[in-house]
Amino acid sequence: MVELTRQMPTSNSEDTPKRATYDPKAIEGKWYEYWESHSFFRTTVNTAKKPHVIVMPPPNVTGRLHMGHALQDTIQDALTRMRRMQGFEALWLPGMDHAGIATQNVVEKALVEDEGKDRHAYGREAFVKRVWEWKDEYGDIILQQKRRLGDSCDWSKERFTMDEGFSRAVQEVFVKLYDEGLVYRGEYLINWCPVDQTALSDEEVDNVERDGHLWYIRYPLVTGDGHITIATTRPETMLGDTAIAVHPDDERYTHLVGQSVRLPLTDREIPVIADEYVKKDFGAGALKITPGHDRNDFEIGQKHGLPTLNVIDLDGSISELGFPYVGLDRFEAREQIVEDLRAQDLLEKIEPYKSTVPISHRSKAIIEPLISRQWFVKMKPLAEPAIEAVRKGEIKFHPKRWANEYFRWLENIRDWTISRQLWWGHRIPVWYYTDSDGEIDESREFVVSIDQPNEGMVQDEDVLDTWFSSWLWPFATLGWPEETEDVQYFYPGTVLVSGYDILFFWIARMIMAGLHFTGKVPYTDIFITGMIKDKLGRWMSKSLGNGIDPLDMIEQYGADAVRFCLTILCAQGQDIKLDPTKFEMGRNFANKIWNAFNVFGQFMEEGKEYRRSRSFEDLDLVEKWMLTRLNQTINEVDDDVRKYRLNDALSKIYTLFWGDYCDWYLELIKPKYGGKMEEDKIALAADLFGRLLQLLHPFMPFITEELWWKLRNRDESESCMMSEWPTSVNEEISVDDARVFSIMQEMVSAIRNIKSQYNVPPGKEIAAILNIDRSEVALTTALVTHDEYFAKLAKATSLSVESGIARPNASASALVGKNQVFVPLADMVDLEVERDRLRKEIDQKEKYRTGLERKLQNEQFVSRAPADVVEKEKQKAKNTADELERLHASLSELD
RNA sequence: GGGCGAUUAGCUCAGUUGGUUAGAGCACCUGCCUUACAAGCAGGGGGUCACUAGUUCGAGUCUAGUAUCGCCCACCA
Repeated sequence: MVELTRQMPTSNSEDTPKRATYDPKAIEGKWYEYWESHSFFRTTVNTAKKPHVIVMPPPNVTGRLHMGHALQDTIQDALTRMRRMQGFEALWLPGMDHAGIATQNVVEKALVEDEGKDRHAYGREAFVKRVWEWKDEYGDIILQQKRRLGDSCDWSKERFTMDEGFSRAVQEVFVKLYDEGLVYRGEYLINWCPVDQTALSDEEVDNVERDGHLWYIRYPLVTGDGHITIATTRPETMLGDTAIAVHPDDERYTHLVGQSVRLPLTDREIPVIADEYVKKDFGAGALKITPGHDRNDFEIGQKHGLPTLNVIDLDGSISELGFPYVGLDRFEAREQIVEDLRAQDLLEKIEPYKSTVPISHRSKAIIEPLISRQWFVKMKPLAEPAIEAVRKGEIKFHPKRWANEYFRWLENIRDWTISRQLWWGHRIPVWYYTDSDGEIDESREFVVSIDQPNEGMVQDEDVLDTWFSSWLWPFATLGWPEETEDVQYFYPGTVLVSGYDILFFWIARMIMAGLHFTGKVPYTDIFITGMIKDKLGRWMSKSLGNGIDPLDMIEQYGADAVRFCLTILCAQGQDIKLDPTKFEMGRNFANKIWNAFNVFGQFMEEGKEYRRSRSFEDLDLVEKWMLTRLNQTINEVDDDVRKYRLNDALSKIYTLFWGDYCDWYLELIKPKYGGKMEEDKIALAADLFGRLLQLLHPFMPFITEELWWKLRNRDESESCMMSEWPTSVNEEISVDDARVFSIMQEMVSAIRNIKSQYNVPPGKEIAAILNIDRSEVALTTALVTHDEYFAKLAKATSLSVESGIARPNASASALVGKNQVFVPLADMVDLEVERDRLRKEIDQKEKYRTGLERKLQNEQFVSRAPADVVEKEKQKAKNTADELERLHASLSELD
């Protein structure tokens, strides 16, 4: 029982040491409020500065923050914060998209649930008013959520695609395009969504493969002798057939071309025509032609002058032309028709068949192609300059490969159906005369105009595709078409950050609009992020329930941790398989930063100013090394960011902070137990820490701001986010000192390794003897004067620095370059262990040397490889040979 | 049918114009509650870079092909 109690120390929690953990919640809200209340996010036209402009992809007004937003916002914010610190007038312009169908559906659903009334019960005007009310009440939830992430956008410039000025811009664009002959109205086969009851553009339709059937149906010849069998995946559309087509060279059918068949289930007779489009070897070799409900059939119908029948109504039911199936849903009709055909022995067979089915991107309903009068934009003339701009390099994609997708789409572009049969959106600025009954008078020409041209004229009922407004986002948000100062100064923008999912919907169209309406590309760089997937690589979706809520993650790990993690994971457009536990890395790092401050922070006196007084030459070795590392890293970081390699930039800062600053620098400068820290050491530590905070700030704004204030007395109105980005101080780089220090690091590691292998407790004080190559003068001096490094880092409290000595008895040894480290261990040394250590190392080095020598003996290599490469390899071979010599000597000494 | 991407440590992924003995985080093993941090420290193990052929003095990296997975586009009913 006694033992049991000893194993349960958890009962007295007072004894457990106090945990110094960073609590993000305690500070994040405070700083966001501080930044915002000091207008730090605000931008103005300031010709003394260069602008850096990012327009935020406007989230849907009904939206909630998801991981994709979190990722893209983190990147946009990091770029914006960094450029701001670098002296740019950095505008990140926020806003929202009215998102036609999505919003209309959300609000209508809410109304049905709350009041049991759909939009028709309200009527158009009242319903739209309700949507506006809804927008005012709930519309900016997502923008509030973005504040939690730390987004430093200029909220004073927030725009909405349906605010007054923007709406005006949209309508002017419509009118302009109409005047240019690029907008037209016409009756064509379009994608109809029977659920949302609207036309859709081709981009809003997804083609998905489904298991279906191929029905073989006999169409009897009118002559009475025989029939032609056709194959179809959609029997219900046969009600709209206006011909049967065969291939002109198909000998089975040539004699039938020109004859007629009786369309089963109806009393109509339709001709047999010949067209090369028909594939002889597919299905039955004959094709039914339904110009009203199939794109290809429509074209064949046009070519052959066939009539077009709309047999499916807007709600997806069979129209009155489809007697006797009128009113049946298209899929019920399909079953019924198949049954009836079977009954009349006109159904030859059914084969299972995989076919692609068009699905509405939004409602997931099966699209019905049908003939309808809609408004279109002629795209070819807009696409050409857009292709050219990317080809000429006026716009660059990062990563480059997306340019190919872009070209492919633009080169095959088809006209854009822009009218939508919705209530929520920009009303089409077209007016019609009415007759005495108030009905539209089709005999009179419509008028395209923003304002009502004449008393009594009625406006087109339809609204415009949501993307017809968002394609103006980069300039209409700045006041275009007015020639505002903002437009002149902030347009064109700098970089667009977005996912590839809206490359066609939005990105390509913005480029077209920018070039056409402003004559300029809307931005010069496009950073395409990967998409966030779940840890199994699946899309996150409500139906799978596999979504990760960024707000939950912020709650759990802190905004900085979430941002850190997303940036690190965002490599060159690769999709990200996200597991929530990955945020631990960011949380741990934030905690590390938090605690690192205490190392010197605990010695700082309240209100006192710490200023570095020593020149670089007067600094201690580790300090010079640290400054060198810092300055080198700053250069690398700047370079990485220029190339939009933010993950590389951040991981370099991470290594610098944790691997260099904490693990080596702080460990060496911190005083011994109970000691004090010299003022000047504190000053330099704080100086370095401050610059590290600045480097980290764009990625982790909250914790860096909090600690920034602890470094010295700051004025109200100061801020880390507004501080000047650190630049590399080239005079404070010393490659020689850094080299000497890094050899010392290796020696420390070697001693630690020996202690670990001999199970010497890390805290146990030991002696170490260093056998230094005579050529290493600087190193020798440094070692003699810095033996305290070894005491601190490896508890090697007795250090002797020698040259040309042999391994002392009863000591373990290790090789560091040309130098040796000996650790006397008295009776603890196990010669067998030592031999093993040496043999292993010799083995490894021998292999390496063999490889090198083989290379150097290869004449081809020596003659063809660049001289500096050869020289390097020679040097390596020589060094390795030296090392091997020492290792062999050590081994023989053991015998 | 066309195009694109991925395949590197047990897991998730970096690896820029070909040129140190291929890296990180997590996980794993060993030892540490060393007064900044156990969300930590120190040490360690672990990889025929999917496969095949080629180009090259030299290939994780370039070329061609193969396999598996994923995405996008496309009018064979």
